[in-house]
Amino acid sequence: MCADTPDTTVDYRDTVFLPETDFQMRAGLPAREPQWLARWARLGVYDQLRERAKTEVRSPFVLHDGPPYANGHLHIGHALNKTIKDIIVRSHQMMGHDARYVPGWDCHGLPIEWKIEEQYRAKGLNKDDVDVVDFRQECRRFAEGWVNIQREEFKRLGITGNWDHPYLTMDYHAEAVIADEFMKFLMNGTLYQGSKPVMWSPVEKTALAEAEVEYHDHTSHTIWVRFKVDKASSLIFSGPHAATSLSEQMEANNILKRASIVIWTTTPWTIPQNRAVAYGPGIAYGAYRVDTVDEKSTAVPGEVLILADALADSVKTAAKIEGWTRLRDVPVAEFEGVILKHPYNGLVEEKDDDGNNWNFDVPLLPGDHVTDDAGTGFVHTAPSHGDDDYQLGLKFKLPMTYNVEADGTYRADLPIFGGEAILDQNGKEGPANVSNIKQLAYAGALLAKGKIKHSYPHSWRSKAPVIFRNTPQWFAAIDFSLHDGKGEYGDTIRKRALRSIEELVKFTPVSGRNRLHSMMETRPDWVLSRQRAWGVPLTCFTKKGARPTDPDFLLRNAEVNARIVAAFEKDGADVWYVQGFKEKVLDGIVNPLDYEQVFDVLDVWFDSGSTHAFVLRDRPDGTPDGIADVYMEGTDQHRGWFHSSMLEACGTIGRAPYRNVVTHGFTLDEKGMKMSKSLGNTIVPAKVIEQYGADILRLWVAQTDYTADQRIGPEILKGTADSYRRLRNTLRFMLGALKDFDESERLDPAEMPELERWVLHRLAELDAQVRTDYRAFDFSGVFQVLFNFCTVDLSAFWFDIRKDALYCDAPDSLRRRAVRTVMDLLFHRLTTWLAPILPFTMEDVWLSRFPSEDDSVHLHDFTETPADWLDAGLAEKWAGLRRARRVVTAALEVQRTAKVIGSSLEAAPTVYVESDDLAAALASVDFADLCITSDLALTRDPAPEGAFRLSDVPGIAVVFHEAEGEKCERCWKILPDVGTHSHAHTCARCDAALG
RNA sequence: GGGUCGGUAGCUCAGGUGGUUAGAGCGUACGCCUGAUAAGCGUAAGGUCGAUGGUUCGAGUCCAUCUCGACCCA
Repeated sequence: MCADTPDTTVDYRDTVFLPETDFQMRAGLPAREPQWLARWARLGVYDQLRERAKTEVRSPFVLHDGPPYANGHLHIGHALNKTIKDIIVRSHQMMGHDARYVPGWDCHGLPIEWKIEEQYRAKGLNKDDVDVVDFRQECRRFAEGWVNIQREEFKRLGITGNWDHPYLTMDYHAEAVIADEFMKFLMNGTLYQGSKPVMWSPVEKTALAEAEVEYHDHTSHTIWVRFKVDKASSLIFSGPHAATSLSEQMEANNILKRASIVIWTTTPWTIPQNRAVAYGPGIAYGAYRVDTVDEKSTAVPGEVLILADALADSVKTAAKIEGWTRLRDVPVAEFEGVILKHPYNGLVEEKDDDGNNWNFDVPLLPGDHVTDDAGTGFVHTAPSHGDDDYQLGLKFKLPMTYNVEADGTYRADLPIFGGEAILDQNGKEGPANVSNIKQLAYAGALLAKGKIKHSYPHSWRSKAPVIFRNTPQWFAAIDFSLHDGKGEYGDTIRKRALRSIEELVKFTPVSGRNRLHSMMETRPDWVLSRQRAWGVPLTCFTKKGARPTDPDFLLRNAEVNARIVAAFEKDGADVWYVQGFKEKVLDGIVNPLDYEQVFDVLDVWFDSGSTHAFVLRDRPDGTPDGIADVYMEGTDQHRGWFHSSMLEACGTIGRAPYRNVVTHGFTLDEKGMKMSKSLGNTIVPAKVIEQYGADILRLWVAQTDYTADQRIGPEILKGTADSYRRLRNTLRFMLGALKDFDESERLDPAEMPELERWVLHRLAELDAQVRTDYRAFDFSGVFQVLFNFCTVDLSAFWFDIRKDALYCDAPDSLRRRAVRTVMDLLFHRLTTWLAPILPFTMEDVWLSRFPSEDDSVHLHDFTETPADWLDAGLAEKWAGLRRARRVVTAALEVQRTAKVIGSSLEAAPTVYVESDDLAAALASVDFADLCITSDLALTRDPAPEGAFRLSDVPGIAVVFHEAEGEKCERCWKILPDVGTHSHAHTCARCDAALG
């Protein structure tokens, strides 16, 4: 507007109450978030809330932290995990609980041990030459370092909690409790020593974890071996495959009885340990009679071989058989009860029970792991040297063998092969394989042999091949009937776990229940021991000379246990490794010379499975009953922390240590693919924080359905930032509109226009919805509903309509006061509802309105919302009004496109309404205001031909008219009375407002 | 290879017990406004509901198979 034409235009801009705020449109989160963190630290927000719970009635709500591993910088999974937890904790706090959160770290275990070993190797040191206690202390310092780094990284995400006093599984108290918990298993009878094949490096004479193994090509011997049928059952006389005549039946029976079952293996050295042969219940087998053979073949014309049909040809080639006859099908039913002879049967005459001969029965057993992809369809089974073999052994109670020593040689007293090496000390092949091949040939069992190049496990350290070797291990028996007085949910660990899952735990998402249940149903005993250095030792002693099955094999003495716990409390678990400790704790109770101290270390899952004891039970900020309200982790933890915590607690307190299990999925890239450095599709939290700020990352968490796998990438983050900006502007508008809001303006809802009462109705609806969703841990629901409210109900509707009242009404007008009152009520709710998701931004918003040195939005609860704000009748009426409004705005759009009008204030349409009800509703409000037109006429007359209609809004038509009159220079409405008032170019309302 | 979970517009999500033209917001395009202005408003376009087959009068929704992806296990 030009200032030099005062006659025609007056600049009323300064008389209009435009929104005013210092709240920046641009958030500048990366730079400003650290300032709020510093503020919260200065105010001690977390501690203030704890103090408050001492004087206010606030029921405790405890999300118990699943400890991340204290190693490495945070990745997106950590960020997701902790953010979900934080939103849960903050929302429950603001819903009136005392929501405590003690972050934790998992500190023991292999990966840290490796790092320290690596450092040793770099210095040319050998781990075995270093004192165990020194080594453990190095590990401790390493873990400490990462705890401190990760703590800062977590705090930067805005995660609130007791960061000054987290729990560490390596705290002395934690180590004492873990040992104490372990000794409960010792005392209640579930602990036993058994054995199990593990990956074993003969070069390093140590067990290896899967992660310590790398796969390289390796050339192995490959042999096809006959197992003669010793006894076949007579079951073949019945069933669908029964032969038709007696002679046929006898012939059929004879075929099997004089046949050989053929196995294939790449580890000839395991043959002496064979205890069974497995077949596949779903595989088609046939009997093949050898007719003609190559001169170099070891197959014998006339002999009958049983093979999987799919693999028969490959065996025929390998065995250099030129011609054979397939006699008939061999249905798997015939394998039932079949006993084979070990190929070395008869080689050694002596009979004793220690397996010093091979004159035992070798059963033919069904195994689901058997395939017909490779081999013969029969799997040679040595329970001590393979996992499938071991599982089959457990199922059918096959005896374990102890033929292989730590250095990879056969035990010296093994007949024929005693002392021979499988792998020598350099990792090269020893004589064992060839010896076995020779013996098999000698025994007439070798059908064929060859070499094969395949992928084979090697030690990551020595690069030497590894073997599966049976090793003594400690187990917790989960089907052992307990008499510990904690049998409310069952007498065994498994029963207690299953009933906990069925009755005591709520799962989010619900699919978690079945997942955990089926794992618990089928899982074997818990292997507690690891042959490692960095962990809590299995604090127990075994009687020298006793067998594991003897009743006095384990020392079970409460006083000894108490001494151990006391020593651990004082100096940590390291004392176990100090010379003379055994003597110290056993002194005066038993003769230390009679006992062997166990130096295995507990599975780290036992550590983290015990957190409920040393955190929830023992800490003042734990829970009253030692049970957590929530355990929240990734779905992979069904096999991990949820699982081990359940087992551990069922053994010690008789039930699950949690009431809710919440799980999140995995974070994938934008296309739903796994993130990997090589693909270059990784998103690192630190980068997101640097570019957008932690609140954007948190908003991404809130808007995704975290219970399933989620996606993140540049485009998605950009979208999230867009949403954030929209939300931020909505809040900014509110701040501007509420400028200088004074309590004296406040109006009772009864005095408000319907539109404002409708907003209150929406707030009451949202209040219920938001609380329900937060209680269900459903933040995407919260976000969705609030975001839509902000855009659809506020920005595009209420704000847009009420700008006129806010800007132009007199400050004391009831309408303006009503708007500002509702705006204030809205402000309190929206900011607190969003605070758990966007803690930084809501603090920014809150302080912008209520500047303060010591206040914080996070010290407030969700504002109570009066139930009588709900008004279903009003809501229904206003849904109708908005439908009618849509017809008007659409009608105006036609004129806008035709360039007849620009602003909607240039219009004064006539609205033709067919029903009395709707006409009455429209008449009862200022419909022109709702449509943001300068005027509007309502009529019950029939609509003229060509009136504008919307197909989905029947009964209403609109005819466009331009607004009559002159534009009010203050409110920009076009009204007939403009120019007739004391203030030039104003309407009546503005003239009055100007005074 | 086995088990489990998932695949709805470019993005993020809704779609009890199967029932008419599959919804929302964001983004995009176009237009308007220029007193929320690196904002605001309006209108519109966008989906063979992973694929195929089946049950049914009728399927995004039930069944089977397949496919893609993820996790756990081997």
